[in-house]
Amino acid sequence: MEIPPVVIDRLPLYTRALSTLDEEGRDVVSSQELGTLLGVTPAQIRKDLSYFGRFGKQGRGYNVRKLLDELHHILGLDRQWRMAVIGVGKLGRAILGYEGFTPQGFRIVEAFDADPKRIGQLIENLTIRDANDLEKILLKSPVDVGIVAVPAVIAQNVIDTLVKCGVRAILSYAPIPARVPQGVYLKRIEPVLALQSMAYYLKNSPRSTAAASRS
Amino acid sequence: MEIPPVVIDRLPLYTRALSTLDEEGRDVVSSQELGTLLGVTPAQIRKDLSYFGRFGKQGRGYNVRKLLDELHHILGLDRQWRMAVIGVGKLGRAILGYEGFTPQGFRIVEAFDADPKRIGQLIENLTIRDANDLEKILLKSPVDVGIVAVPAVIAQNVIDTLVKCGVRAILSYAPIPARVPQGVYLKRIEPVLALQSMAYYLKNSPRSTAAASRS
DNA sequence: AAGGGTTTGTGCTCACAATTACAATCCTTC
DNA sequence: GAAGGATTGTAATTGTGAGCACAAACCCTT
Ligand SMILES: NC(=O)c1ccc[n+]([C@@H]2O[C@H](COP(=O)([O-])OP(=O)(O)OC[C@H]3O[C@@H](n4cnc5c(N)ncnc54)[C@H](O)[C@@H]3O)[C@@H](O)[C@H]2O)c1
Ligand SMILES: NC(=O)c1ccc[n+]([C@@H]2O[C@H](COP(=O)([O-])OP(=O)(O)OC[C@H]3O[C@@H](n4cnc5c(N)ncnc54)[C@H](O)[C@@H]3O)[C@@H](O)[C@H]2O)c1
Repeated sequence: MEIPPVVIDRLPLYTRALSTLDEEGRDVVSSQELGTLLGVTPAQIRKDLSYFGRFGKQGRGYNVRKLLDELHHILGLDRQWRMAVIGVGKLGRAILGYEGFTPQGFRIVEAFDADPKRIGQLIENLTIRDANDLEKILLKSPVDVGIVAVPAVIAQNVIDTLVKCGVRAILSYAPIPARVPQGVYLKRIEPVLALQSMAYYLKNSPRSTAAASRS
Repeated sequence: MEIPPVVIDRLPLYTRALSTLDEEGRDVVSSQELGTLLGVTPAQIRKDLSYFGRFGKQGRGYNVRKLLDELHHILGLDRQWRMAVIGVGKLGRAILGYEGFTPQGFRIVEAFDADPKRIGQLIENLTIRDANDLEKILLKSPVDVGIVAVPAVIAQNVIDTLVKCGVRAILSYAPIPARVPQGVYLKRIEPVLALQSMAYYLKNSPRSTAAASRS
């Protein structure tokens, strides 16, 4: 059975809310409550989960811990994923210093830059490697994910190199419509595009008037 | 007529490709070429544009400069948008130093933090203001967009304050399902969710086997 | 000025995702 | 242990967006 990508995109949301509930000591949650928590309809949640099995109990809801474990297993979050950051500029350093990846099982194990002044520096317990050695190093020490934080003009080059090294998932911050071959997964982080689409709504909805809000 | 949000989300992509073509000196482009450039079907592009008018010429294609101007006007990119950054930590500093906003008409005019050591510092030609003065300052110097780069636990608070100050567009980097009232537009940047959904595909597609790639 | 080669704009169809609605199931209480 | 209240899982329906296909329009060449 083929699961719609939109469904897969929502599952991490569910895991996050469930983690919070779990930390608060909650045992059981209904699709209703989870829905209001996330701004999603209860039916949507139930439908999404039903692609993978029957995890709830009628009349009660879902066991928080059990559902969380199931989702972790489904998404592959029950293991460690190795990541490399390419481009240790302003943004790259913020990424290296971000504490939000490790608790989710995503660990940055290599960092690369092309600037001689930066190569060899120790940042967040990582020695910055020469970008020219990318292939050599990744063949010895393979990673699952590549995080691209280099200038736009060379981003496609870097991505091509990563693909050549067998990296099958790429998170790109570069503002380009990067292309990857079949079987390689690419997600882009595009703050400028987000701003530009919001500008449309700002322009077209009069100040302090009701209008739909989207995230 | 109500235009589908997905369409609005694609328009900035088109403007970006058109800008590149314009800089290369191209006069005319077909939906076919634009499509391959962006990984979108030609029909999709034509359909999207047809919501707003008839900008092309049969047998020729679109005048790059003219279409770019039209899209800029449609999206509200033919003017300046004032932005404030809340939270000048690792990520906030990368945002303040990013050169990709200004050329698109998005200018950061205020920056706030709550850390006494940081308040008063001059970063990228901006004096960091006290987050306690947020309301006071934004009432005197209103902004169109708020960029939220504070820790998750206080992000909803900050967002509520921004809304109270009349900010109607918010770009949030905080990993929470923030809620805003009707008429306020919120976009979230969520690298961790992106990684988590890619993990599903990594886990479920065997190494070096064809599979659909999505961005 | 006519014809051939392109490419747009759009009605139509199809596919798929969201929502609705309800029978089935479970817990709790008396 | 029966009844009542709650909530799931899913079949059926609705809604919507993407792709197809073609007539209309345009350019260029001869
Ligand atoms: N800073 C932000 O908030 C932000 C926001 C959105 C997008 N981005 C994008 O992220 C990317 C990086 O932005 P930044 O602000 O950090 O820029 P930056 O100039 O500070 O950093 C770029 C880094 O890449 C390095 N580099 C250059 N060529 C390289 C190569 N071949 N291999 C490895 N490293 C190389 C440079 O030495 C530099 O350290 C850009 O594409 C930018 O558009 C940044
Ligand atoms: N660094 C990254 O690459 C990254 C990636 C994704 C998401 N995020 C998110 O972005 C946010 C910031 O991340 P960071 O890495 O920069 O963390 P950080 O701790 O370096 O920065 C947070 C900053 O917010 C300031 N702050 C605290 N309370 C404040 C308040 N009430 N008003 C204004 N400022 C306040 C702090 O003083 C600090 O300077 C977090 O929510 C994080 O989850 C960061």
